[in-house]
Amino acid sequence: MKRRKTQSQEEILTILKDSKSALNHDMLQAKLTKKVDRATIYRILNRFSDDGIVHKVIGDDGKQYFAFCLNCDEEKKQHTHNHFHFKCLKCGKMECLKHEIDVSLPKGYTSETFNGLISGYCSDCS
Amino acid sequence: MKRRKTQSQEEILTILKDSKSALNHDMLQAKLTKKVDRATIYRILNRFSDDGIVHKVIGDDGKQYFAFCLNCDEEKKQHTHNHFHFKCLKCGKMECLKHEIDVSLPKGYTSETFNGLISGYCSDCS
DNA sequence: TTGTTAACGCGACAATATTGCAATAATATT
DNA sequence: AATATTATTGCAATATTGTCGCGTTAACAA
Repeated sequence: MKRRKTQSQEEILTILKDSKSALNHDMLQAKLTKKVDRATIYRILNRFSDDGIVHKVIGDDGKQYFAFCLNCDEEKKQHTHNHFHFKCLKCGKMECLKHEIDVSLPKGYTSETFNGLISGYCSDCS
Repeated sequence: MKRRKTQSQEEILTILKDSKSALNHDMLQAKLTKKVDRATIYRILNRFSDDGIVHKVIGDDGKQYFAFCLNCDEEKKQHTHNHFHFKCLKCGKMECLKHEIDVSLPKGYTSETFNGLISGYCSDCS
């Protein structure tokens, strides 16, 4: 199933690239110049996520956030999700933290993916 | 507003205590001997969470999970959410990890709460 | 035993996300 | 350039998760 290039897709990807914070469906729809159907937006985003182009993160509000992650761009092939995400409690922006972490798990445990969400205040809001 | 002791409440708390993994609404309802309304279950769980008796965690499936956390029991007053949670990709159980972590944030950033979710395989499933 | 009101059950509702299907349009083929 | 193929879209319907209002029930106190 080959991918086709469409305008909606490209604009969404551009928005995600330009935005340093992770976006959910609402935020994306607000930024789009043309009206794109909700289902389409979700399909595009999930396609990106499946292709490893963007991260899908579940916020502490339970919503899906999508972020084009610079880290992952550098090491395209090795698309790992093992990093932190930060969400500002005041301005609400959510971003990837480059900091790599290692966690000591109990004996016999192995980790596949890691998803850390820190809430706090960013430099603009603290 | 004083709390009253009800059977549903006690059974739910017992289930959470006995279960070492975090449970969502579905899993809880399945374990309950008596039929308890969905809204009631959520109200009980959120009450527990407000009172600091259980943790509320958002899973990577976007659902709310609740866990009676041993760590927090020991240091009742200082009910922090700053610890990891682990979810097994095979058996699906979700549990609190005692390991405390410190993360180095970018300059000017301050953290309030921390929510780390690691997916992998537990000792029984690896 | 009686009164107060926290907790409950039921139904309705809100919000998020997915799916089926016909129509559209991007790409390949002739 | 015209046509065929099928990925993608829009729309509507649906699923899922969680909350809220309200009348009723029952836990606890007086």
